[in-house]
Amino acid sequence: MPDTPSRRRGRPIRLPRDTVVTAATRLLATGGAEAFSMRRLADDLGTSTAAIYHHFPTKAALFTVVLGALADDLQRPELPDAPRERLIAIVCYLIDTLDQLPWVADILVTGQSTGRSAMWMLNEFADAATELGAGDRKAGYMYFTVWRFVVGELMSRRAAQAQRDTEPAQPYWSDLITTDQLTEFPTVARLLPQWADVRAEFRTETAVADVIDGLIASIARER
Amino acid sequence: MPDTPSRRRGRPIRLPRDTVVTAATRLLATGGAEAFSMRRLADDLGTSTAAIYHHFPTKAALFTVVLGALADDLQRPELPDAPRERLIAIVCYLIDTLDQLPWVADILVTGQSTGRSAMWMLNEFADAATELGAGDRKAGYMYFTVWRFVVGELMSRRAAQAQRDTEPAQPYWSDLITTDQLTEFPTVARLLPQWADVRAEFRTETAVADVIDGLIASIARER
DNA sequence: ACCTGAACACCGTTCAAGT
DNA sequence: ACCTGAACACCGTTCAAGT
Repeated sequence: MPDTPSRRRGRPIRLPRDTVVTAATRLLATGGAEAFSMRRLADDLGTSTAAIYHHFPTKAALFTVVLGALADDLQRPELPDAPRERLIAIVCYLIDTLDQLPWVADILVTGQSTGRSAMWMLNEFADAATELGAGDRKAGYMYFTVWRFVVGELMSRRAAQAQRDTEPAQPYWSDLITTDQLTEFPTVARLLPQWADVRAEFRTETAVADVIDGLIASIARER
Repeated sequence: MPDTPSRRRGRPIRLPRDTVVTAATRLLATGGAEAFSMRRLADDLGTSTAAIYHHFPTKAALFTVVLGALADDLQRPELPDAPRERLIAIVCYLIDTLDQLPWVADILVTGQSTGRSAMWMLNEFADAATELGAGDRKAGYMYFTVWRFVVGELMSRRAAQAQRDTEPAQPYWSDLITTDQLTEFPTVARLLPQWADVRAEFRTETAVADVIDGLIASIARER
C-alpha cells in the first residue's frame, strides 16, 4: 500500500478529494443548489477555486459524485411482500428520498443517473415486476415509465415550493380567470372553483398506485 | 382610443413591449435557454439591459410572457372521438408541443403555468374524463397525475439530448457495471444487457396509454 | 414615462506560475 | 503532482442621471 492517502511520502495532500465532497454535501444540504458556488465551496475549504478543479473537471461532475456518495449511505427500507404493494413502496420511497435533496432537480435535468448505489431499488422493482408476470423488457419499460412520474412529481413539488417562497400574495392562476374565458370552456368553468382543493388533496401514493396498476394491466394484455 | 401605441402623442416609444417579447422568442428559439441572456437580448434590440427591465421585472417574468404568447398561437389538433383515445392524444400533443420548446424545462422548474391559452386542452381532457365516468374532482386528479408524467417525459428527453451533446464517447452507466455488483443484484444482471435496447424502444405513446388506463380503471373502482 | 451608462455583486472555468 | 493568484468572459439586477 504505497499510495494510501494517510501513508504518503513527502508533502501531505492539502485538499483531499473526500474533503471536497463532504464540504460540498454540507453546503448543498444547508443552502440548496442556488446557494452553492465553487467560490463559496473554496471559501469553506480555505482554498482556491482552482484547487477544486484539480479534483473535479466541472461543477456537474462534483455534483454527480456528491449524489453518489449520498446514495451510498441510504438505508434500505422494509418492503411489503405483495409485489404490487412492493412496487408502490419502492417508488414512493424513491420520491421521498430524492425530495429530501432539493438540489437534485438541477442534476436530473443535466442527466447522469446515480448508477450503482441505488441498484437495489432497480433490483427490487424488477423482481416485483417479474413476479407479476412481466418479462425482462417489460420490467425495464415499467421502470422507465415510473421514473418519468418520479421526475415529474419531484419537479411539481419544487415548483409548488418555489411559488410558496416567492410571494404568498400572488394567487394561483385558477383564481385569476375572467368570465369571458368561462363561456368558451364550460367544463373548465365547472372545475375551476374546486381546482385549489383538488390540488391540495393530491396524494402521491394514490397516483403512484394508479400508474402502477395501469402498467400491471398492460402485462396481462401482452401475454 | 387615445393611448394606442401607434397613435400616441409626443415622443414615440423606443422599445415597445411586444418588440421585446418577439425578440426574446426568436433568441430562445434559435439558441435555447442557455444561449439566452438579458445582455444578448438587449444587443439584439439595440438597447440597454435596463430598458428591458422597464417592461419586465425579472427574466422569469419575461419568459412567462413569451410562453404565454407562444401558447396563444398554438393550433388545436384533430382529436379522436373515443374518450380514452382522446385523452391519450391530448397528452401526446402536449408533450410534443412542449418538446419543441427546449427552454420550457427551465420555466417548468420555476413554476408559473401558462394559464388561459392552453385552457382548451384542460377542457378537452376534463370532458373526456367525464365521459368515462369521472367526477369533477377525479378529472382534476387525473390531470395532475398526467401532468407529472408529461414533465417527467420532457425532462427525460432533455437529459437524453444533453448526454448526446456532451460526449458520445462516454458510455451509459449500464455499460460500466463491474462483475462484483452483478452477484449482489441478479435481476439487474439479467436486465443489464438489454437495458440500452429497452431504453431505445421506449414509446411515449405506449406509456401514456398505460398511465391513462390505470387512471380510467381507478374511476370504475370509486363509484 | 421612458431610456442610458455605469456599476454592484456575483458566476464557472482557465492558466501561468510557484513549490 | 498539487496548489495559488489572477484573470477571462460572462451573468441578473439596480440606480442615478438624462430627456
